[in-house]
This record gives sequence, structure tokens and C-alpha cells, in this order.
Amino acid sequence: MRWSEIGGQECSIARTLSVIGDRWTLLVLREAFMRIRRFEDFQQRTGAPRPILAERLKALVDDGVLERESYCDHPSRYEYRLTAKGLDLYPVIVTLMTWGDQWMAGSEGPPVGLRHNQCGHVVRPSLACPDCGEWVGPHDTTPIVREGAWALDQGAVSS
Amino acid sequence: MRWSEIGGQECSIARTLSVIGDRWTLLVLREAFMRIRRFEDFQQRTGAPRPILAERLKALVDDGVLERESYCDHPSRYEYRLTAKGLDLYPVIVTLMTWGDQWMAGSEGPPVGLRHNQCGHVVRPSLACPDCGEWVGPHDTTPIVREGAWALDQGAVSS
DNA sequence: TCCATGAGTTCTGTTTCGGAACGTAAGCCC
DNA sequence: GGGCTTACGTTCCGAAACAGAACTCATGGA
Repeated sequence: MRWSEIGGQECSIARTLSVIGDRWTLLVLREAFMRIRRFEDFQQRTGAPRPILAERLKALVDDGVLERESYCDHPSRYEYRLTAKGLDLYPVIVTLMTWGDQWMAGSEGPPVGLRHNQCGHVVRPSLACPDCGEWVGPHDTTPIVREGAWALDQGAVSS
Repeated sequence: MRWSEIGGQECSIARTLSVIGDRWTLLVLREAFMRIRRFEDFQQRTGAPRPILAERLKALVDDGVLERESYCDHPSRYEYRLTAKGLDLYPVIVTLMTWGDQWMAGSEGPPVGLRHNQCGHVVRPSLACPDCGEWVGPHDTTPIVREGAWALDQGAVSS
């Protein structure tokens, strides 16, 4: 199977990866969440090759994750901002960062922390059940596969 | 910059992507969380080309995300299981799925739900602050950059 | 006039991908 | 024993994607 076809699968993970699963895309979004908005800044801070960055930005705009807005006529200049759809990727960015903090940080510890504005603490947000409020880990949930949606219907998450 | 060098950045997101950011890798992990353990099953369920699957599995073992265990001598056969480090990727998988459920599902709705074993409801877990328990969204946190760890010290998450 | 900035595009060689076929080691069945 | 099947990869090779450098275009300033 070709990578460009994964969005056709009936799987929310595959479909999400068809939008943000390419090289450099998530680094671009990391910068977008750090208020970076312009081509040159994205280029310098991610290190992505310019032709690839141009292509990724275009694709993210087409997918509705970023919007391209003019901030100057003569010469025409544009900036890229997160849409509501893009802002909704915040949990993906945070969980990627959290895992890296936990497993990939050097001796100096994580380079970036998140201060929770409400309580003031620097925290690593984690997953909780919206119904009962309990913390949710890999052994706390069972996948429920809709009829006919998946080839195999496996049980709970494995160890 | 070459993609193979992103793990060298002092950024937890970049370092995480150096482990799970390649094509097919997250689909392999999706299957691992669905209790898939064998080469043929990974191949059929992800659709990844065989040489690429072999390479990805090897890399994930080298990175400590999966472990390769013999389940048969004569002929030697191995299966791949999530380690503790791999199980810790659960929030990444869940948030990818949640975003796809929200923004990429067809008219039939999401193909897979998660039943919370404790309370019995089918839920979409979301991020909460471990200190105060409040739900955490993109406007609720401020990145704190360690001295010298990043080129620019930007303010809070953008809109 | 010459240089600089911002946002890309073009060009070209390198790397990676992806599909088909092959290899290997065993078990099964007649 | 001969042939078929399963499981787990590896090899081969053409196609696609990437990555770095240079180039374009519009404008503004010294």
C-alpha cells in the first residue's frame, strides 16, 4: 500500500496521520503553537528544506489546519495561523512532548515545561475520563469496534 | 537539515518524532496496542511494504519501544510486544484517534470507541492537569523554556 | 545603484519507498 | 520422497520523495 492512500482507511488514526503524518509537519505545528506564523521563521526554527516547508504549509491550509492570511500588500505577504481544527491538535503535541520528556530527555531534564495558568504549576497534563474523571492508562480501556469497521475485533490493549 | 538528524535537537517533540515519526511506525504501534504481535499480522493489517515493516520493527526494538521475543524454535519465530516505554505511547495513540474521530470521521461516525473499564462508558479521554484536575486546552498553559534551551522564548500558545 | 528582506520556486543529485520475487526452515499430506 | 503451505524476513530495482543550493520577484532603504 502507498502511504498517500492511508487516509482512505476507515481508521481515525490513519486519517489523522494522512494530515499530520508527513515528515516536518508536526514540527511546523509545534512552532505554530509557539506563535510562529511566517515562512522564514518556520524555516529557521524547524530546519525543514524550503520546498518541503512550502508544500507542507500548503497541505495544512488545504486540510483546514492552518489558515493563510495576508498581513501586507505590496509586496504581498502571508502568515499562517492555527484554525479551530488546528488548535484541536494541542493534545497530540502535548502528549508527544510528554513522552519525550519522560523517555528522551538528557541529563539536564526537559527543555520546555508547561505552566498551567489556572493553578500556576508546571505540569505534564495526562489523560482522564471525561465521565468519571479518573486517570486513564493503556490497561483501563477496551476498544469497541463498530460492526464491519475493522478486519479483526481484538480485545483490550495488550502488554 | 536532514530528517535523520532531528533527534539531535534539544526538543522533546523532535526527539519523540525521531522514534515514532516515520511513515508506518504509528500504524504499527496502533496494531501493537490491539494485541497484534507477529510480522505477518502487522503486514496485513497496516498494509506497510514488507521491507519497510521489517526496518521499522527493528528500529522500534532498538529504541526500546518493542521487544522481540522468541515464541518458537525450529524454525525460529519471534513476536513483538510493547515494553513499558512503548505502553507509555498510549496517550499519543489515543489523542491521534480522538482528533480523527472529531475531524475526519465519515457519516457513520468513528469506527472504534474506547470503553472505560472502571465506569463502563465509551469515552474520549482528554487532557487534565495532574495538580488541580482541571481540563487543559491550548489556551490554558504557558510554555516555560529552560535557559538556553531554545532560540526564541515565545509566550503562550497562539490562536 | 546596490544591497537586503520575505516568500516562495526551480534544479539536480541523493535517499527512501514500494511491489514483486526470492530464500529459508520447518510441518503437513499423500 | 515430492510437493504444498506457513512464517519471517531479504534482495532487487524502478518510482517517488527529499534536501541543498541557486534563482525569481516585489519592494524598501542607504
